[in-house]
Amino acid sequence: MAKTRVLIVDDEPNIRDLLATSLRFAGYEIQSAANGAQAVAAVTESEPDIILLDVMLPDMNGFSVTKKLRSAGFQAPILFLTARDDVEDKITGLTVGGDDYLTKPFSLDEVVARIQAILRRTKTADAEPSIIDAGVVVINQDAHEVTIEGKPVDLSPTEYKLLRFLVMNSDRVLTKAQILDHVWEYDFNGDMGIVESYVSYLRKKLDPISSRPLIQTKRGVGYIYKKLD
Amino acid sequence: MAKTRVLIVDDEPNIRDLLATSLRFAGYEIQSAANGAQAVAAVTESEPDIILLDVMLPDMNGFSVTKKLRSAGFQAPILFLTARDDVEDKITGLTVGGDDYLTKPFSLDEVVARIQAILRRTKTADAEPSIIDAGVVVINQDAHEVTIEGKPVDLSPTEYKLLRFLVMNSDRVLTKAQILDHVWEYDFNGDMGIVESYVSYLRKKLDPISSRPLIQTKRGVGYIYKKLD
DNA sequence: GGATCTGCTGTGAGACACCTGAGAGTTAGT
DNA sequence: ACTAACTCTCAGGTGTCTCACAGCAGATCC
Repeated sequence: MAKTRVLIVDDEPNIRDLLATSLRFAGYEIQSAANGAQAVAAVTESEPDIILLDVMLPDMNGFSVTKKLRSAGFQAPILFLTARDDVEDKITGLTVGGDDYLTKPFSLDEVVARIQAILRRTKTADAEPSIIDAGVVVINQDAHEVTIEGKPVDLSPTEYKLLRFLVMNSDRVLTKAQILDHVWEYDFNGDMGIVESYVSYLRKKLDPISSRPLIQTKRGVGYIYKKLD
Repeated sequence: MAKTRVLIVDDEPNIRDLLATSLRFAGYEIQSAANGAQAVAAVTESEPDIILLDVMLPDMNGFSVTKKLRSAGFQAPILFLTARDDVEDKITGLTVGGDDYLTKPFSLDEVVARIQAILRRTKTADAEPSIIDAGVVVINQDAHEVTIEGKPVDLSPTEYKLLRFLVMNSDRVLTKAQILDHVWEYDFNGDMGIVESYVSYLRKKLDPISSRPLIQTKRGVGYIYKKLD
């Protein structure tokens, strides 16, 4: 199967680069556009499988772009990027037809997860649930639920995201910096102590119901989740 | 089985796009027309299984279009779209056979539900009632009735639509934005607090007669109805 | 063995999400 | 025309979550 093509539309070069790097690493083929006109051009030239579209663009807003694209027959889903303040006002219609939206600032892990979710749902009409099965840890992404050896655990949003990131990178050591960069929002400017705290929270919730410690510390390096002991 | 074909006839591009996007995602094959003449042309060219027809069109009204289509031998059902004020006047006599009508502004969930209902009724002449059986919650769409563990509940129109949407998407978290976009009318521009309110109303009615809480809150994400506990 | 570094975890402040009751405005029914 | 039901807004209350910090424990190095 050919690589999935993602078109990133945002006027801030920083955001574009951040997304491009992260998504390229996740295995996608990336195109970028800095404004609405470029976006329309890029789409007609090479049809992407999904678009990441900033709602606030210099030349036209995301809705105009969407209209232009849709009326030109473009049918692939769109993931809208919007400032948190705009959300309450003008988000109506953003989650129609497989489309979805994400508020800035977002975390990179969340972007990847959302893209996967959207593509999965639009490609296979009625799909079996999206489940990450990593041995003792099983994550049902549709229901946003986690089980350890079949037993359900209750996690806060951040705990959930952290565990998902660890599990999706099973058997690989992740540094605190990597975790911070992927799980926390890109404008977070606290220190890495927060990662330690959340690992601690997770262990306190997971270890009592698990037959073995799930998250191991690699001193001086980072953390690792291993599928098998 | 081939995809069901839906012809959308409306002069407002926004409405056309909204319907097209939503129905395409629901699994239908979509054609559009902006006026009566185009509609007639589209029908002769490729027979749709159902038509969504705006009653007020620039060139001719829905009554004329219907006449033209019917006299040309077109037999599939028509779902008329009409402004709320025009209902009593113009619609009478139009909804013969399997036809039905829907007032603007409508909710997307309602459109899909109506289309399904009409097609079900016209395809299988002797209709067994259209029932959504989701475990403890059972919704009889023909009778517009809801039972919890066999016991009937009395719901307001909005409560009914909200519950139906949750139940039709069992075991999947729905964000407040998704709920707002699908259950509320497309021109609603209040905030998502209304969803919280109606979830609260539903719980107050459902939980006293149910053996378990039916609608669960996924903090920071949305709401979910689970078939099994 | 003692000094130092790294990671762990309890405490607490502030922010945030959610729930719910009260009430205004509207619609529908008698 | 009156009453009841329904929709929607708003604000207070509550519990949870996030994050910083600091003291402690264990590992590492000399």
